[in-house]
Amino acid sequence: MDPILDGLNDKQREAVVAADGSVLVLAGAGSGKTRVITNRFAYLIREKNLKMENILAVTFTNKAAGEMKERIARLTGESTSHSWVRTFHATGLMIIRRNPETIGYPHNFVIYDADDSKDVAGSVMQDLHINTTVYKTGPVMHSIFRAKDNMITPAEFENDAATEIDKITASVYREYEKRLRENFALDFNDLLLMPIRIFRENPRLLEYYQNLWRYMMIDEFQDTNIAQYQFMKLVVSRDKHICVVGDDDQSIYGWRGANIENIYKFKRDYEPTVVPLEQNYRSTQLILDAANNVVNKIPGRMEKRLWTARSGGDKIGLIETMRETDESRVIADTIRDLSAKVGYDKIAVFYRTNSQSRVLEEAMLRANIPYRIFGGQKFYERKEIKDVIAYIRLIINPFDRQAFERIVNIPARGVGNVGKQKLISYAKEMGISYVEALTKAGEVSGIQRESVRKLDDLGQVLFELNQSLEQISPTNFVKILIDSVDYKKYIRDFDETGAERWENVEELVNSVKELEVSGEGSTVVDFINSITLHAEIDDLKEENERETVSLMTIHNAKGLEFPVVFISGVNDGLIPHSNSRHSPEQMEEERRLFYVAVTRAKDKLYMSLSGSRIVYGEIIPTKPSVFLLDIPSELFDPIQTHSMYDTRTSSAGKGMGKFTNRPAAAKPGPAEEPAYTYEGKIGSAEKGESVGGMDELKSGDRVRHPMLGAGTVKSVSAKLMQIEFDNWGLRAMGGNFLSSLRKI
DNA sequence: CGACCAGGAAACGGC
DNA sequence: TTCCTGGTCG
Repeated sequence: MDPILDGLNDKQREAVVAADGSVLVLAGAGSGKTRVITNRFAYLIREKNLKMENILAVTFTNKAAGEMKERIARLTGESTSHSWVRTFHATGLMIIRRNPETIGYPHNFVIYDADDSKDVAGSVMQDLHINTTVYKTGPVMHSIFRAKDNMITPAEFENDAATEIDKITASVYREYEKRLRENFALDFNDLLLMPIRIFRENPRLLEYYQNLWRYMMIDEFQDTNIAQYQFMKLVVSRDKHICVVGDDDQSIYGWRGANIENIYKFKRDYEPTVVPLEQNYRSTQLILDAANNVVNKIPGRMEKRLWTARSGGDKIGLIETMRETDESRVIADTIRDLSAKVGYDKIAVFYRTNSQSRVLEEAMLRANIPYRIFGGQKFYERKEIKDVIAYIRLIINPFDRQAFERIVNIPARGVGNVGKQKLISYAKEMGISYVEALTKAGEVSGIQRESVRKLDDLGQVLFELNQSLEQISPTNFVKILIDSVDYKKYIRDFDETGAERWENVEELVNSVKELEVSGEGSTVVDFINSITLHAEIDDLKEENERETVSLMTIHNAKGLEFPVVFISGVNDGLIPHSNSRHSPEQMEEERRLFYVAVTRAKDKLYMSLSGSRIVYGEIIPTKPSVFLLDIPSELFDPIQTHSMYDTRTSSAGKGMGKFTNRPAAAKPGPAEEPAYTYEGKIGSAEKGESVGGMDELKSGDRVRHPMLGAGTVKSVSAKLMQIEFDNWGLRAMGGNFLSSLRKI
């Protein structure tokens, strides 16, 4: 009896025992991939006599990593607390956290999520007087993210910039990077790029990790980007004991920088042993037939054909209605009928776009069906949570401009955009932190007397909290913070959702407590960084609730399975999405997305579509999805077809035969560009002077600052001191912040 | 100068 | 339907 090798099929076992050298596991949907990875991990430990920490196993989601750890612990009977089973991001964070000085960062740097990054870009664009009605922050940020995914530096981007928008993006990119460094912040891409830099610049560190991680495994390899490929290359360069697991048919994150080519490139570069896993343990043969027909149209894919021992199977139910509301209603009715035999938790409804969820949600409510929406707004993306996190960030790093801009007028302190910009200019010219600038608001012209008092109070509070950072527990710290700025009153009165928002803040405090107890968030910085990387934080608390139907986007459904699946909105313009229409690559990705949706179903699949959809309040006629044509009509069950042409009488017998679907001129939404005008914004430029006298320290002294590191005193005056920091250049500092300077 | 309101644009997917 | 921007009032 061997728990590691028994019960695997031949191919799975082959993948598990192929220990040395390069291996590519082509894991079809539902082929027992997770089992292969975890068993392989356990096998390596046993057969190669390795310790947990000798294998680096990276995935894309915390959920997947958690699942793997749990199964590995069960298989090996060992604790996984020292394992390197992590997401790419968490792995990168760990490397940076251990060596922040190699990139000139203090130990308590912070992580910015995509939203924060977008705020930075917006603020940068304002500084550069870029008209944001012409050049939207979103697309600019998107380009910057893609550039970073592909390891294109601002300089390279600038060189290649041919169009006006690219030139503008190049300037924003350059400034964006600078701003992140000034804020001691890292964006998600940096969590990969910085370790690569660290490894390249510090060969001994790289060697250390190469020795430590003697084997590497990467899950969902089709979702990796160029930076991640580089990271892999560096880490495994010596022994090339690398096993990648992926499925090019499930590559659906191209828009996020994933490079489907990586999987083909790996095959060329590493000449791996290729192990295809084609036996599916999830779905009926009928569902697989439908899936295969959808995906086998894609040229250049790695040929594989899923099969299962579960021959036959229920046909696909097809729901066609005239209106979106009817579509949702029929779905709800069908679910209610099903619920006599199948638990609600066995049923999932998928949609392409989040905006489709509303109508579905209403139908569920009306039909009294318990449901739960996965994804949607994440816990840490909520305003109230971001506010508190921004406060914490500003306390940790009083130079964090993004955090400052966010909270300086929350709660209202009579400072608007103009006052904000003035304070920022003032701080910059005086070379002081934003927190210190608060205490000097009186010296900034045009700020109301009442505001000056409030800002000064805030500055004092933030300074004191900064001082107590190391002295009190994270939980108490956050409690005191919330209390000191009167956040409870502010958020309670925010609007009618105030009470709920306050509950979220309380929930935040609870999670600080939890992380504190578990040791994961032993410092406040650990805590906020961990929250930023943990998108699924709100999933945790609702786990053991009653049985509910699961509603989610198809992207969210990847990696999951349900006995009964509804794919809603199988319409042209939704899937494939209208934005993908003009790009063959994107159309292929849409096709794969549809494939992913189909392959989530174990026993029964439904597809639904509507003859019209409401877009911005207008009823727009829509055609069925072209993908429906690729599924043989005999796989559909005509009995369950609700005619879109007659909602009263059953259309039994018509089925797909009547399907008239011409994938030509469908044009659900207008695509014209609006006419734009350019308006530059006028910025204020004021001069600041910084001279005075200072007691203990004199020019030439070496000092250390908790955030800025070591530096040399350049000039000393009454209230200000100019210090040339080794990593951060010349800064003028004054007042309270000098007390955190240490002579060295 | 900031708060508030009205009108216009707007939403693909997310670690 | 919501979200953001620009204009006006206090």
